[in-house]
Amino acid sequence: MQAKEKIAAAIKSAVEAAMQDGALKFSETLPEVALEVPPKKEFGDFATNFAMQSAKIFRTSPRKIAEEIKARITSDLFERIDIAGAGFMNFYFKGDVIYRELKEIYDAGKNFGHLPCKNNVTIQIEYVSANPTGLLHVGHGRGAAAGSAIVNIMRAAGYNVESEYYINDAGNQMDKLALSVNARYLQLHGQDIPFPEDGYQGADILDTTKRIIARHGDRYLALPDDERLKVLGELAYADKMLELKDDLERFGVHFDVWFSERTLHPDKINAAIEVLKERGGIYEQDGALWLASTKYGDDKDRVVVRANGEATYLAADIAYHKNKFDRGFGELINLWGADHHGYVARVKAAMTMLGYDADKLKIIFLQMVSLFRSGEAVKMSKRMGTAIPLRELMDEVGTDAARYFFLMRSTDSQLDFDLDLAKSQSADNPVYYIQYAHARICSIFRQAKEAGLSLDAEPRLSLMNSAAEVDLINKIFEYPDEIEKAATEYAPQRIARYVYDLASTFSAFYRDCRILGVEEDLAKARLALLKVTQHTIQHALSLLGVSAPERM
RNA sequence: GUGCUCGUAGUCGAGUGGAUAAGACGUUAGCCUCCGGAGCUAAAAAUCGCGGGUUCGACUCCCGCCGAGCACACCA
Repeated sequence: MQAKEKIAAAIKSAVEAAMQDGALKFSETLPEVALEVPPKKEFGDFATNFAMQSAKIFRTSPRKIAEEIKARITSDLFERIDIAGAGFMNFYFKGDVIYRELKEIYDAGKNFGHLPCKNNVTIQIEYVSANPTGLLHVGHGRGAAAGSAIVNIMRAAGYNVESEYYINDAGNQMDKLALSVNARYLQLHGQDIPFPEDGYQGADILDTTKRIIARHGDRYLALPDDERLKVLGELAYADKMLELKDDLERFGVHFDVWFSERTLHPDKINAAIEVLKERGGIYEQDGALWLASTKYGDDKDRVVVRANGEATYLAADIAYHKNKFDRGFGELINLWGADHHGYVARVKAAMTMLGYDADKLKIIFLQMVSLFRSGEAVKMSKRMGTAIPLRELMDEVGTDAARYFFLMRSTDSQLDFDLDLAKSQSADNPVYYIQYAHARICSIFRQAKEAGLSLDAEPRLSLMNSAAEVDLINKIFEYPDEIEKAATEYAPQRIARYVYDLASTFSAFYRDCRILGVEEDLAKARLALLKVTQHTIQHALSLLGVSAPERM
């Protein structure tokens, strides 16, 4: 809604006028003019607490400031401006303003929801980044849903965003994968050898091995152990990556960049350690190289190169984040499982020591997901014997419900995922409720078409003045602001809640306001509002990666 | 033990220092000759974990306590 910017501009010029007159004197930077939709309709269409916020700076009472501003506002948008409470300014639009705004949205068509470009900097978001040693589980699913939704939302809000998956394809876990597949490979060929103690037990490893045998048969049996391990390890890695990309594809998640940890070994890691050494961030003790991360807020110093000469995972991660900073992003966002929170201090300390602005690195934590079926916690996959794979969840409740349920709660609260509710086709299930509202709108358009009623380029929108109509119009107006907030707060749950509220507001409109069978001008005006509502639901659901079916 | 995150009606939960603390489930009372009832309307229900502090104003910020989850490797 453009009205918000217009009001803010009107207030700012009034403040400037007041300062030129000497009515208000400032000594510091003024606060931003924050406009909000008031909690009650009696408080106007928009309100600001600017007078209260700036009271200290002007050394004047909030109500006095509000009076001075009000006297100097020259905009023709308002029927009246009230000063209320401790110094709120409440703005009431002239009668036709909401219809002018609605017309702008109607004319924008499917572009409504695309906010203007913010700037030229690119923000990088790295998420999921699960090891390619097993199936994605539901915890990864939450990260995948949140990350992709945040990318979509930030793009809609006008940011340049690049998404990235960091593949941990070096290190112990890859050796474990090779050992596990090697053992299965030999076992499937009839050899009675023990499975590695800390190997990957999951059924998916057996599947991977079977796929390898289907393609390559027994040709690796004769190889010496170390060579067979190497070959099978690479084949297993490739197989796991395909599996992982399949799941993500099915879940509606796309990455711009796939970054391999291997490309950091050993040159980029050594280079990063060299720079840290030069800057005095590294010391040697007990034969290992330590990062002096306690200098910058970590609890203890951390090993980056072990006594045996191998770099630690942290060393690779430092080189990786150095690389990300060097690529020139304006901001780096990482989505991590909450179990990694202890890791932030050491990475940020390393970035500070390398001379980067660690505040540009933002970590969003995803709290744990618990699945519930019939009120009981579901901990293990029967088939896998491990955490529940994302693909089993998609099989059971579908992609739309899985994504919506992951996104409807704030990322930093633990999520209890009710499988029965996600599957239920009733109004209790929010995703069905929203999709149902959309399908119903589509149905009305189909019937309107049969009745010979079509959209008008210049509908008489001001005919819509009942409470249900005005409520729906105002709900639509909130959308750009919700996108903006969801983007700056990395909060996809705002969009999930908004689109639910929109569907609910539409349902009330639907009950009170018929389209078919009313006078033609009114029918066309309502049809226009319905079109805007339909676009908004579609747009909001697309940000969440949830489909908007035309029939259900 | 230390650190991080979280404590909001019976339950789940929204709430970037502002006006009477959203919404949903459940409960209670209503609404189907009606564009998809997979729906709608109303009512009851909260000392915002406890105690201090900062502020004109605190669910929101700070300190202490209590409770829950997670993490505390020369693993990744």
